[in-house]
Formats: sequence, C-alpha cells, structure tokens
Amino acid sequence: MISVAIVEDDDVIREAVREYLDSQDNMICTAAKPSVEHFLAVLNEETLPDVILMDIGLPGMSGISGMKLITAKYPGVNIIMFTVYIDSHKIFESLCAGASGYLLKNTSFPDMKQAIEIIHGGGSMMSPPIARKVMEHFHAGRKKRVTSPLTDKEKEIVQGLVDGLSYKMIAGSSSISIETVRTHIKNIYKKLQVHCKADVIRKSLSGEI
Amino acid sequence: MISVAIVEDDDVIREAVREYLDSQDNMICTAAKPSVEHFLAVLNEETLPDVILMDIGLPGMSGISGMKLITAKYPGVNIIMFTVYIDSHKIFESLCAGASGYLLKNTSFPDMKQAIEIIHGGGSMMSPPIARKVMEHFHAGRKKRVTSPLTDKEKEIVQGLVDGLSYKMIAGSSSISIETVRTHIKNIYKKLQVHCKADVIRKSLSGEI
DNA sequence: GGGGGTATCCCATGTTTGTGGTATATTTAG
DNA sequence: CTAAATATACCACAAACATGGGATACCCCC
Repeated sequence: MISVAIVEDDDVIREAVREYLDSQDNMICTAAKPSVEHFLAVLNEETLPDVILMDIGLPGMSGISGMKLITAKYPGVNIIMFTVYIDSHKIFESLCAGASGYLLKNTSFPDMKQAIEIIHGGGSMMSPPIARKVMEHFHAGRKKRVTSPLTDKEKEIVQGLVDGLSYKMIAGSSSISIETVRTHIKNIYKKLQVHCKADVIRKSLSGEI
Repeated sequence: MISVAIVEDDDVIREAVREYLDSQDNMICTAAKPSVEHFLAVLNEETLPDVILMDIGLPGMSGISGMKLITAKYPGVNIIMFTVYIDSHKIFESLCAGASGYLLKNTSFPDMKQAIEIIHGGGSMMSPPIARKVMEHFHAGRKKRVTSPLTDKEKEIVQGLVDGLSYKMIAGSSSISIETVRTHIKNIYKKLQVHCKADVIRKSLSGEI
C-alpha cells in the first residue's frame, strides 16, 4: 500500500485526484491540502507519506519552497512536482531542490498512478516535454539560435532590460519614445508568455531567448 | 507513419523489435543493422529515419560514437539509446552527445512503441531507473557561495526576485509581511550598491552573489 | 551595558511598470 | 495586391517598486 499526499489549491483537481487514488487498491491518500502551510501543519514522522504530489503554483508558499523545507527535514521522501509549468527554470530548480518526478497537469490518471508506482519503486518519471527539456540541457553543445521569436528591435529592448535600464533610459538610448518602448515590451511579454521584467532577464541570461 | 531504424548486434532482439514495429500500423522499420558501420553504409538524406534505436554495446564502433557522427551530420534526428547499461557515465555521455531518449533493454514492446511515438512527437522518454540517475545528477548540484555579503534571509529574498516573484508573493512564500520584504530589499540594495530588481537578478544569475 | 547587525513591522510619497486600449507608416509574405 | 508583421506613438489606470523615514526585539561581541 502506497501512501500519497496531495498539495494542490484547485479544489476540483485535488478532490478528483484524491478520489481516484483512493479507489486504487494499492494506494491510499493520507492528506489532500490546498497549500504548503496546511500540509506542513499536519506533517510529522507519523503522517509522512511515501509520495507527495506537489503543485508549484500555490497561494502562499510556492511548491518549490515547500519541497525544499520537506526534503531538508525528511530527505528520503519522494516528491512529484505536479504543475502546468514547462518553464526551464522552474524545472531545474525543482530537480535541484530534490524532486523525484515532474508531471504536467494534463497527465491522465492512469499515467499518474503509474508514475507514483514507479517512483515508489525507486525509479523516476517525467512527462515527455519535461524529459525533453532535461535532455536539451545536456545537449548544450549544439544549439540553434534561430529559435528566437523576437525581432531585432525587440532583442535590443530586452538587452536594455537585462542591463538594468528603465523604460525611460531604454527610450533614450534607442532614441525612441518611452511609449514605443512600452509597446515593444508588451509584445515581448506576449511572445515569451511572461508578465514581468524578471522573467525576461532570466530567460535572456539562461539562453532561452 | 513513423520511420524507425534499429542498430543492434543481437540477432534475436533486432529481428524481434523489427517485426514488432513493422506490425504496428503507424510505424515502419526502414533499417535493422548489426553495427554502426553497416548502418552508416546505407544512411543518407533519403533513408534518414524519424527515429533511430541505437544499442550502445556494439562490435566495432560503439553506439555513442555512432550517435555523435549521426547527430553531427543530421542534427534533427531523434536517437534513442537502447541498452543494458545503467552506468552513470554512459548515460551522461549519451545525453551530452545528443540522445533524445534512453531505454533499458528490459523495456516491453508496447512501452518501446510509446517511447518512439513520444519522441517523434517532440517529447522525450527515459526508463525510470535512468530518469532517477538524471534526477540525482541535479540533486548533487547544490552549491554554496562563500563570498556573499548577504544573510541567509536576504539570499532567500533574492531568490524570490530571481524567480520573478512580486514583493507580495515573496512575503507569502516566506510567511513574513510585505513591509519586511521591503526592508530586506532596501538593505540588499545598499549592500550590493544597486537600485533596482534587474541589477539584483543579473548579479545573482551571473554568480556575483 | 552598549553598539552593531539582523529580522520583524508600519507609514508616506513619488516613480516605474504592467496591461488594456487605439492609431499610423513601413515592410514583408502569401 | 492584400494581409500580416513590424516599428512607431499616445492615453489611462492599477499595481508594483524605490526610497525616505521610524520602531521593536533579538543576539553576539567587546
């Protein structure tokens, strides 16, 4: 019997997963909490499950921070990150912080069950797109730079952001209006699927752009 | 229709895999050779398959060397290493040389078929024990920086900034008030002699902190 | 015991950023 | 040629940020 805990803020998903796992004859869901804080409140040596399914995008403490706390206290526990993010940074931060698996939320219930069984058996499981990212991390040698979706002007703006310039300073150094800078940045955010400067800087410095 | 090539010296395994794949209605086995040399002799733009199943322990040129030759000439091809080795060095050498997947020879035919489909679809697939090795590789990569002038709490805040979190989110994930976050950030700026988030993120990612 | 550093919290003010619009000229691709 | 993409520019509003204060409490060291 494999004991499993779920930390997921979406009530519908959490309860659906809980019901599915509980209906399996080799699994039991010992906890289903909407946040890391709620989960930590009931976690101790007695209640420690074999496997923890942890969302990343949680209210309050993030799933990654939560995992760091949990693995620091219980190094042997198996944690599966369970999320919508395919962002390289989040993946590698999770892996470095001790995750044993990384499943996307579009994973089917049977696949999820299989992942739990595999990880409980000492293996590891990643959704294929995640595995691909991990692979590509090793392929560092031959990268195609043609993958950038940004135009030259947009790349120029990004460089300004990376250099720590404000919109006003970018406008000055490119001799365009600050409003134009704002428009470019809106388009950049749309293309990169981000919502703040920090993400652009991180992606740029990590070679994702 | 996915075209697949097999490079495997064991006649029994090679022919069994070839027959199985050919019997699938969405796959065709375009080549089944006992060595890299035999395979290279028939490989060109015309015969290039979508996916190559490559053994590592081959007579003559090893599968890893063969893969390096093939990926150098055809960067887009998907190669799955197919072997008995769980040796870390062989795994990472394969991944670094451009493998898109890594299957153990005890993999069932249906799982192999699924792996080929996943990899052809842009994902990636590793047998669970391999994935575990890869995970552990990241777990080992936790390092500390001794030169940092920042306190642990301040580094925690910096990490939040790098992750693209707002002050509010950092406050939430660290369970402190947003005002405390602001105070910490004021102190961080003073210590690092900077005046905006962007500079902190850049310094952090470039290893200056 | 006092001083320095850390961690916590609050207020106020002005600036910057994020996001939703709209709009025009130019270039590029189909 | 028409449609799409690009580069330019503006408005408005809410949220987030940067910076200046001040305050309490803890701990360590001299």
